[in-house]
Amino acid sequence: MSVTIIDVAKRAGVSPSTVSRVISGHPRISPATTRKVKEIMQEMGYHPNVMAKSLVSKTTQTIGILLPRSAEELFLNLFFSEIIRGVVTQSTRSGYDLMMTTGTSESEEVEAVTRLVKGRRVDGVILLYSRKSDPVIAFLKEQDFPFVLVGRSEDYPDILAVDNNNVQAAYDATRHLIAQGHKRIGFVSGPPNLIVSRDRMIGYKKAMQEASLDIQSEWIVEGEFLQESGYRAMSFFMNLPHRPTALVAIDDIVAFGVLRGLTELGYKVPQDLSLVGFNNISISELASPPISSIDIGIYQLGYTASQTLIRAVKGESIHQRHIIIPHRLVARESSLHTNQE
Amino acid sequence: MSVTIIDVAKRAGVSPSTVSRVISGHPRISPATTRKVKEIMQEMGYHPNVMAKSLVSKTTQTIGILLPRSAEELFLNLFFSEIIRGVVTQSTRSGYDLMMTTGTSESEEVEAVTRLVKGRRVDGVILLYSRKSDPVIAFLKEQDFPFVLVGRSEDYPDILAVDNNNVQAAYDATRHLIAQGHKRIGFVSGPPNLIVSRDRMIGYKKAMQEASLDIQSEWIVEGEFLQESGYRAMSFFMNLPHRPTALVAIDDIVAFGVLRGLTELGYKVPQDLSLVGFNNISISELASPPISSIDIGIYQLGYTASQTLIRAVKGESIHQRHIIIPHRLVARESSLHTNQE
DNA sequence: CTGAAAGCGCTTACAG
DNA sequence: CTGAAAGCGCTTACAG
Repeated sequence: MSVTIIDVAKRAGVSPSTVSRVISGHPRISPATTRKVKEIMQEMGYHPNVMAKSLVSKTTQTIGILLPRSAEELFLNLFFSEIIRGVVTQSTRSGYDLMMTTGTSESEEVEAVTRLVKGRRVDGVILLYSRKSDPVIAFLKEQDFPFVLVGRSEDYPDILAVDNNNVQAAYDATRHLIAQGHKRIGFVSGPPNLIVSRDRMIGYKKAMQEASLDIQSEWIVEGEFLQESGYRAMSFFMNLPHRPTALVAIDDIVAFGVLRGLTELGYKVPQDLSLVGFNNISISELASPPISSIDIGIYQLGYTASQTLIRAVKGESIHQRHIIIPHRLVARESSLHTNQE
Repeated sequence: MSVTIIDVAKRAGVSPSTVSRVISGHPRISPATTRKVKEIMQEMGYHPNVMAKSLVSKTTQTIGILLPRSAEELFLNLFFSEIIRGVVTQSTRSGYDLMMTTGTSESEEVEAVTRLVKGRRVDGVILLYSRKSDPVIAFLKEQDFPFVLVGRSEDYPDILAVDNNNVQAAYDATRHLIAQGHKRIGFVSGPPNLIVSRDRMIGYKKAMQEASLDIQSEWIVEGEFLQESGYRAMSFFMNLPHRPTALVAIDDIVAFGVLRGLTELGYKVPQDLSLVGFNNISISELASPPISSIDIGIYQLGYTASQTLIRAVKGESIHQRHIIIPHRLVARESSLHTNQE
């Protein structure tokens, strides 16, 4: 029903091979036939059947992106929309389509990726998170299938990865609070099985130790990337006899939860408690007071991940297997001691 | 290199046809061979080649989603992540993959969709917006290709669509402000070529007229779905000799821009100006004061759109070609006159 | 209940 | 510079 290469060939009086070569820009085709064939393709409204092409060429011009299983929640956080925006922009620009998949459990995730990979649906995969001992990474590694991880893998140090220097980022956040005169600084972390939680924890501790500051174990709590986690952490901290005067929060949304709780209880930020978060999502700037945040370049992470993956897929040489996207501290009122105190 | 149906057939001592039938659950295959073939597939790690299957079956188990060309900006708004979340959840649940595409101009958009459709990459398409006289819709219609529009089309009233009753929604928002005692109510609209802008404008006017309230033309401004638009509208309004006391804003992000500007200038909300927005994104609740908003069920829009499309693709009967997702007003401090005024 | 054969729409050595 | 032929991995009438 739709027009094929054979229809075009017939009408142009050439063989299907020739039409195929015209399409792929084969060098040894005469300008005359090229012109004629193109004209007829136009005329007949020919469009290549991607499936047929993929079947023989073993290439799909498509990259897959695995959303974390908790995408439902995580999407509430702007992190994912922002990173996808980076990926879709760059992949479209490179002529690749984007396929999204997800699963509600670890085994479903593996299954989803397996379907994409073994079913030859995509040429490469982007993973949007890094957990400890991840079976998806193990699978991809074993299949020797092109993929890039947004984050860092401890088990597979040699894979392609785009990440921030999260140790340094948390270090910078903590240093900033120390520079503001704080000595009792807490840390609201994320899920402990995420590498990013670990890395930021390390940076926090490093800054504290370097400044010879005490780290009370009760100043460190772990939660989710959710407002509620911040809220809970806040009420825990504020009931401490010897509570911190400043907090580093693993994510802006968590920082926001803290801020909200404090406001409800009548505390003032930064006077009663100073705050720094991560990601610099719009909420941070818009909160009152605006929340200081480490901007980790989310869009850039996605854009670069896509770029790296497509290079790998094309077999281009990768100069750097680990790319670090720079971060920067955006200091705002939540962590700046003003003189009208 | 990867194991095919033929490899499995050989090892099982049956024909490829039989293997194929086992896979597709053909009824007239003996339980014995079914068991044996399945065992061997398992053993050999067989996975069907999706491309080959698509090529012959003319079906892809994939739906496409066209991101609006201004996705870059629009993604800043939680609308898109939320709607995609709804789509991806439902499509995954139905066993369909999701393909995303976009273009930077109208012709690129048409081209992107054409590639998906003519290249037989997807079984159906979801359109995330509705403009007046949209060539993408025209193309899909002409091809008689399954698609659903999130929104409303004036040119093609009979297509599958999932939408809010935006006239009613804006009517409700305006009524709410009138009920709070306001008589001078302004409207900050969106791009005039979007149907949603038009519909909400109609609802606003309807409510005003019904209440016999005056509508000054200078109380209506048009802009983008951006904070800056709200900011600009605000400064325009506040410089008016006879300015409105309340505003309906086309989107929460716009309302937020208004709020921010007012706060900067030392005005109080709702005392100096009351506000109602649309979408009920997290920002609205988190602002101070929290912003009243019409919750339009964004996730639901996406979920339902996917559900409807997949039904259409499968040829199931669609009881309703236009599905309306209910909205509800979430009244918050920005529009509620408190007595401590 | 199962097999042989044709075909989906394309690409690509192999010849010439 | 171009064509005939084989083949990518699957499905599906058609027979039996």
